[in-house]
Amino acid sequence: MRSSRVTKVFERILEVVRSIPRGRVMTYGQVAAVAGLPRGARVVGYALRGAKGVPWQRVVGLRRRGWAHITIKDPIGAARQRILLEKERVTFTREEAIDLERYGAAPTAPGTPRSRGRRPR
DNA sequence: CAGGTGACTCTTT
DNA sequence: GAAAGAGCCACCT
Repeated sequence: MRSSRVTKVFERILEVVRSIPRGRVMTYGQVAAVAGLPRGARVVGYALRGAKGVPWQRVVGLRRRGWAHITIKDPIGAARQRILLEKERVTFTREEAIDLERYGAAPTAPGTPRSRGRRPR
């Protein structure tokens, strides 16, 4: 039945999202990597689209290394995410960015060098 | 089975 | 530095 059917991959993604502590955030790419889909950032977004019962607001888009921001297309949903995050004491910069060094919940230490999204072949 | 979609992210103009 | 292009990948129709 539509999205009621939660597949294995979906389940893993949602589980990772649930593991994000209050007041912390993770990027779509990080959630995907932890869930076993290193290049599945988009899939995370897809999964969260109809996700319920998970702190979806703690998943944000990566802007530059160390900085994230809300990437929800729907402006209403984006506004709601921001409000929810601010309730958890997550602050935004003037440019609507979130400091991952401060609020990131990623397992890897900030500033860890790694290959960029486009796999070097 | 094939083509379409997107709450992503990186490279190239 | 903004905009467009291009990979990516599970799910949907």
